[in-house]
Amino acid sequence: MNVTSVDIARVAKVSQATVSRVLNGNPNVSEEKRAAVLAAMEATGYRPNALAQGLRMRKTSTIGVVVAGITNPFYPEALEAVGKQLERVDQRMVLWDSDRGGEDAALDAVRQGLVDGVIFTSVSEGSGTLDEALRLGAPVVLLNRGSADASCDQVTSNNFEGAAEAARYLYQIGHRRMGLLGGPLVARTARDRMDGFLHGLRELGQAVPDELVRDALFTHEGGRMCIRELLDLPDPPTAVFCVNDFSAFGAIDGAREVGLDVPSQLSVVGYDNVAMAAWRSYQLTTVSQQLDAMAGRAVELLLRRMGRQEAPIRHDRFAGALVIRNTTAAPARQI
Amino acid sequence: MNVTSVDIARVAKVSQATVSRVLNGNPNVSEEKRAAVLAAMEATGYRPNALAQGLRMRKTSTIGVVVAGITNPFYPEALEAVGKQLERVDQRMVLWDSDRGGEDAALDAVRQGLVDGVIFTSVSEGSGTLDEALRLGAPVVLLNRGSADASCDQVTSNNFEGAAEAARYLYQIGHRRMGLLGGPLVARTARDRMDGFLHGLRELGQAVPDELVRDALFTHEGGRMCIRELLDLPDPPTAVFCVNDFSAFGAIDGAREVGLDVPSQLSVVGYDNVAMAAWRSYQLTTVSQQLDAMAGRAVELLLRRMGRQEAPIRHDRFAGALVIRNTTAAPARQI
DNA sequence: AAGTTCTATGATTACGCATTCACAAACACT
DNA sequence: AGTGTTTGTGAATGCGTAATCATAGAACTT
Repeated sequence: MNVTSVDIARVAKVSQATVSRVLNGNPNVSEEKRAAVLAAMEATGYRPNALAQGLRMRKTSTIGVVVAGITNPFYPEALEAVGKQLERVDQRMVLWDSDRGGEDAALDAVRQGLVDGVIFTSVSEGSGTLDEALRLGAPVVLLNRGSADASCDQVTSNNFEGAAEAARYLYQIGHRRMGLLGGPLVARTARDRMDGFLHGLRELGQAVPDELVRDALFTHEGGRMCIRELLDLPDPPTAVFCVNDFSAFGAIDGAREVGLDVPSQLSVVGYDNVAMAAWRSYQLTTVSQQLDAMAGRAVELLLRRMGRQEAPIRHDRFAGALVIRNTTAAPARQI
Repeated sequence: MNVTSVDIARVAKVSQATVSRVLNGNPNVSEEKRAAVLAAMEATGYRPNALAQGLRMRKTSTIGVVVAGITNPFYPEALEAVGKQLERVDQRMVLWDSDRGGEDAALDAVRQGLVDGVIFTSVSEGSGTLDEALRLGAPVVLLNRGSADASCDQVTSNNFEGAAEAARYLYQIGHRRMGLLGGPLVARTARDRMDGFLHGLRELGQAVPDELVRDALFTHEGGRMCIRELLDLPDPPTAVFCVNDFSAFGAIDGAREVGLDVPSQLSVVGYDNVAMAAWRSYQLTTVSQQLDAMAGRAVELLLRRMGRQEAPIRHDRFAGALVIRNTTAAPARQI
């Protein structure tokens, strides 16, 4: 049914080898033959079979990307950034969601020769499967979320410093009782941002009481529930730092549900600076990530790794920047 | 480097054929040999090469999905729904964004044998490439956005009726001057929803003046800009229907920017019922799509089409339902 | 003119797997 | 004992391509 290079060879009256040659731009083909082959291709609408090509060449020109919960608005933006970069270098993208076991599936795919490499945007620390894949020489780079124990290329934000800056800002505008909506501790981003925030405060002689620290699970619903709990406390915080924008939106919505005004009665800071953060209904103060630059670096490192396994491991950190909008203000009542 | 079925055969002291047999559950293999083969696989961490397998079997167990602008929050939800269904039937997903020329790329991929079929969530009517692919027998189904001229399976919402219901509702609560934030006319969803809304009003003896109809491009920014224009008119509308939630959020934000309260001074209705629509800061009245059911039907149809090309073409429409939240209210001033 | 490189080309092979074919052994029934 | 049938197995083949090998003739040497 489908037309193959042998068919082309037949109608162009050349050998299949010659068809392959013009396909790959080999200069040692006479003009007549080349023209005949091209004509035959044109006439039949021939497209080389990517599977056969991949089998022969041991490369597929597609790379896998795994995200964690695509409905988190950060990931579509990350995907767009990565997709743009991959397109530039002529690579396809296959997508997995680790919320549904995509982590293993992606690693499996490289072992099956389906993808040439994988970009993880959301590894969990301590999941053995990644280590195993790395031992087998799978080209992997970690984007956004790093891992201390994984020996592979990583490109992340300087989450610690970004969160510390958020802490300093909240302190500076007058907050003294602040909450912290964290994320799953297996997520390095969550840990670093929590640590950074706490560290920033500590340097100012401040601390976050245990009862004001929650795990908001990186989700809107998580942020919403956690802020409700915090606000029910006898001595609620005047500000919260959320380890990502998605949960920050939830925190804002949760506060609004109980009639609180943001920022006059509660300040909220997020992390990521997704597009939504700029929308009028939120105008979220947050820490921006250099997503495009990071994505670019990630595919660059991945390509390098695909070329030569033995390149030294790199971990590139990109600075974040606090962008101040309208979810932060001086607290109504000083404590 | 990578371990192949021949290697397994060697260490298990059987022929490669037998390895293949246990791999495919052929019953005609003695227990001892089967055990030996399985042991060898276990020991070496063998994974069959998916490319070779696909080449031989003429199927890849991966299907392509193309979306239009992944930062539109509808698509992550669609992707999640489709992804869940694909996982159920053990298919991988490769993603294209038609905002960056993914339409052609996806069609190319089926001709290259890379994917067994394609789900389009966002065809543009009148783009010849789809027709061409269909003539070549590519298994394709259209999800969400249909096309009148494409002869392939489609599963869509009953957009016309859903929008008409929105029209009736706005009329019923008292609106008499309503705006319409449409989308690109090449998008069938936009056309049907616009037509449905206008039709619903017409049946009630109402019309939408031309100056109150805009193309909001399906985006937040589009909705925002368009509502600003409408509100600058000498006689602004008391309500707007937006052909999708994303632009409805923009409309709400645009109204709020100029100090208007939603819904008391402007009612807004969207379409899709994305998760965000339920968030406190929007609480958008909108028309819900049965996304999970639709995704399920879409992959079902695609699988059927992959099996037998000559099955009759189906177009399944799922009913939408108006879900009333808090962006709609009676107009402040009757006209 | 004889020998030497070059160039264009076709024949062959390898990639890793599933499948078909051929064959032998084991079993069942005359 | 002889014939037919089932069962397990290995050898061989094909999927579509790229690379290697082989070869003929042309274009150079000296």
